[in-house]
Amino acid sequence: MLWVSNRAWPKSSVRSRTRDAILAAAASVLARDRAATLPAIAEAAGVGRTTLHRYFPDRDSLIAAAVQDSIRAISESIADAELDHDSPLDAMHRAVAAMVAVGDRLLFVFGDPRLLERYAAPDGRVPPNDPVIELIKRGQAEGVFDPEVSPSWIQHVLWVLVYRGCEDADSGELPRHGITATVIRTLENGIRPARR
Amino acid sequence: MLWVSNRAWPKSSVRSRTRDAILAAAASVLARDRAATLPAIAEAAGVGRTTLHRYFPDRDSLIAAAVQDSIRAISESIADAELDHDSPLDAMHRAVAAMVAVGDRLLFVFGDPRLLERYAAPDGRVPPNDPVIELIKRGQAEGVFDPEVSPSWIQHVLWVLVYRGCEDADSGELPRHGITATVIRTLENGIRPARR
DNA sequence: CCGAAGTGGAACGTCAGAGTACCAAAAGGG
DNA sequence: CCCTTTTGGTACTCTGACGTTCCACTTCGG
Repeated sequence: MLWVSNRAWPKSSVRSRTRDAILAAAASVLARDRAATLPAIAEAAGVGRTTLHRYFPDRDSLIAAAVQDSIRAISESIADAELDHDSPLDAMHRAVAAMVAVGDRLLFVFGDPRLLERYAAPDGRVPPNDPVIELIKRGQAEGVFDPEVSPSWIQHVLWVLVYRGCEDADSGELPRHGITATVIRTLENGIRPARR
Repeated sequence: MLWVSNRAWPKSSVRSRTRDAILAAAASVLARDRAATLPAIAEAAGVGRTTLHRYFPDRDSLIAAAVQDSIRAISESIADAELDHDSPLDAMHRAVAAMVAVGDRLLFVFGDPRLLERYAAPDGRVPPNDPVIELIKRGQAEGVFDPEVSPSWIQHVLWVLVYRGCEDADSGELPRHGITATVIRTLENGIRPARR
């Protein structure tokens, strides 16, 4: 059976709610500790170990579901940002904000490169990346982004800066409301003073 | 007994060599998979599981030793870069090169934030960071680095870009000899075209 | 050439986490 | 209000990694 978690479940909404709670808890706990035990995840979700096992027969299926759920959430957020509108710089601002908004899931999915390889796409493609890559190419064509480096590198810089911003916010080194501004500032100027 | 790995072992150099091989293998393997088993590490080091256990009684002491050894290597590399000389930008170039040179250890130690917390410094300070922070403050004072963000953030950006560069080189997305140049370029200009 | 040191294979015991089965209690819907 | 669904606690097995011990083999140094 295939579950759709972001829509209300008509006949038994309880299942959908507990399922969502488990997936959210799994993403949150596994982001901090990739080797977290199933009891730990169950406790974080506020359910018994038995219940967790009823929804996800084994650890593998739980992680796979959590990864796919996180990717869906990230993709939605990025799609909502409509990166193909406005100037590349403005669109990039929205991209950063969209990614920061789903920071928890992002920390989980991209904390371990092998997660994506194994659970996300059998063909190796990761959906949320496509609009971003398109935006980068557009920006390079318009001369707003550095054309001397590969789009893939720029994308990785974007991911990694947002990732680090979320981590710093987690550890209290950065105010949570300042993540987006700081990341954008660094994206645009590197570590040197702002231009102009 | 306390081992000093970076000095020749007078009475039995074999021990020192085996020990170094184990530590290097541990850093390399654990960087890719933090949950790697001891047999896997032993095999990567080219020694038997028994021998590994003779040098490091349990998993914890092995990881602790590997972390400290890696930190020592990174610190040495950064110290050799003499970051207090020349212009901040030139010094930053050398810092990037020095970090890329010990990329394997860097991937290992900084791949998991909790490693440092648990094994490195009880007081929370990490030695290799100090010269870098000093350099950043100097650069900010001279107006070469962005004074609007914290030194800590700039340092994190530096780490994370080098980290990502090493990962991309590992996966073949970036030529290994191009890491330093690409990271420096991004550090100086962000994702926008180079100035001037 | 011989003794000491180092090595690694084999065979154990131990233990924590994964996965399963069962059943009584609670919560939901009609 | 009752019946169905869902829950979660208990108790079990199983697997795999960890850690230990013993001993035969190799290697190094004198």
